[in-house]
Amino acid sequence: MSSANFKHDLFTQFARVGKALGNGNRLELLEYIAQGERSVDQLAKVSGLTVANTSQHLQQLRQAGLVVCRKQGLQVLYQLSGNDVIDLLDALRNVAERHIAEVDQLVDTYLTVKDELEAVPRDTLMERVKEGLVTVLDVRPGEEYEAGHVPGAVNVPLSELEGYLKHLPKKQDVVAYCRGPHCVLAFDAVARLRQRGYSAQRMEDGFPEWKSAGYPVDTA
Amino acid sequence: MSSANFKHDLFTQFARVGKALGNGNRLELLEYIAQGERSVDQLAKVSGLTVANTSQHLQQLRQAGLVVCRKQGLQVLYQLSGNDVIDLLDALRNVAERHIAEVDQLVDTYLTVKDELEAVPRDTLMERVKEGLVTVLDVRPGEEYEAGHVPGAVNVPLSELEGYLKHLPKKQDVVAYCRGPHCVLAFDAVARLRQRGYSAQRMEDGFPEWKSAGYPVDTA
DNA sequence: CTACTATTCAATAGATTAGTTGAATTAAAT
DNA sequence: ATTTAATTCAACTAATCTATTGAATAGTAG
Repeated sequence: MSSANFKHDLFTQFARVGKALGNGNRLELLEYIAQGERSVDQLAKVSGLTVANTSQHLQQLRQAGLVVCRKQGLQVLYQLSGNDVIDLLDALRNVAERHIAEVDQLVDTYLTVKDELEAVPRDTLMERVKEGLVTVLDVRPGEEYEAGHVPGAVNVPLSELEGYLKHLPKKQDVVAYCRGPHCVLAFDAVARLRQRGYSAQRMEDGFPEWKSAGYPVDTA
Repeated sequence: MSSANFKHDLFTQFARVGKALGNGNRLELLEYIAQGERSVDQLAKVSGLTVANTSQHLQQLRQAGLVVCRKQGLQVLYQLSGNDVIDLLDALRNVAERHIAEVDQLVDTYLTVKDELEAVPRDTLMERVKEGLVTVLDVRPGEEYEAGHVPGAVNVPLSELEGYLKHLPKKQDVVAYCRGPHCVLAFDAVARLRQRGYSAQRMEDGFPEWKSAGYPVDTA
């Protein structure tokens, strides 16, 4: 009897984490927080939610043990509670990609040709960077780049991409990356670069995965 | 399609998987399905839900891409849609265990003394089995036991545990194991055994790890 | 002390979800 | 063809969740 209760309670606790993952806005917030520490205000801006709404979602994430926060002056800064959260998000994306037809369809219709989209593995990229064979573009906003980026990467937020292309030799291979495996920024950048005749690819996953896989990180 | 819509739709799709994980009953069903193919009827019995309710939860799991089903005669059999689902469940449990205080508390208060909960290492167990000092319980379903088990282990699925206890001397040390490091079956078994006054522990990890570590395996 | 800012709390309406019941399918056995 | 068993569907209530609003709190600066 109490054994059944124990089991039930335990599953209920596990379900709290699942529940927290059961809303698109919260997943988007997690994606941003995975880049590094962020204030409520920042998160509200990038997600397009109201501050109060953002705050409430953040508390749910906190109660589920997915994020932790600390107070610094006026602001409350949130960050992931650990790297295991990134693993969890990756596992979630994996399952969704492999088993939900609609995800494939979405990616398909948005990114016209899928097989050209093949991502460059991290270690391949490391080698090619060492040999100077490739330009790595970090297409995230400046603040995120400064908080940490792939060594040798150039920060070119999407809004500045057109201007930057003037300085980029046409024959240069380009690899772009952003927040994570499904961040649209990198898709967008690759699409535009190809339009201009560059040989562009996107990096496997994004910066959070790069970091949690133990690869070197530069800060500005 | 605008980039913002794409992003939003994508996160919404991912959230479907999260939602499916956001209910204790569904997590329990997944746990049982992870043991192998199961019919709706079986799942309803072991989870204690009504058949109709079980069926509804299963459809949600199916729509989220977590399980697949096939029809065989009168029955519909469900199984996990892939091994990545096991990874996802592991990641979920990991986060819950590491970051939710209540989980620790639960395990703590229910399994009175926590250090007694310490898992028994594989080689220690081997020795004690050889000396006949301990009864090893395999609490997995019969089919899995037959496919391979720890030498000398007795197959006692949880449902049959109460009945089996009549034949078990009170002073006997008992070690239980199941599918893997986080399988609740073993916890459950240990909890019930302790309630009855046995000196019960669980084995380190589970059978797959035992086997892959090169320890001997019996088949029925 | 007062004004200001960032965040959280509290109350609300509208949407979604869980679980129950009983009827409707589907496939096999008589 | 009829009966039987396993599963799903449909309708309903109670509970929970989302997003919005406006007020309350805590830290900072003048």
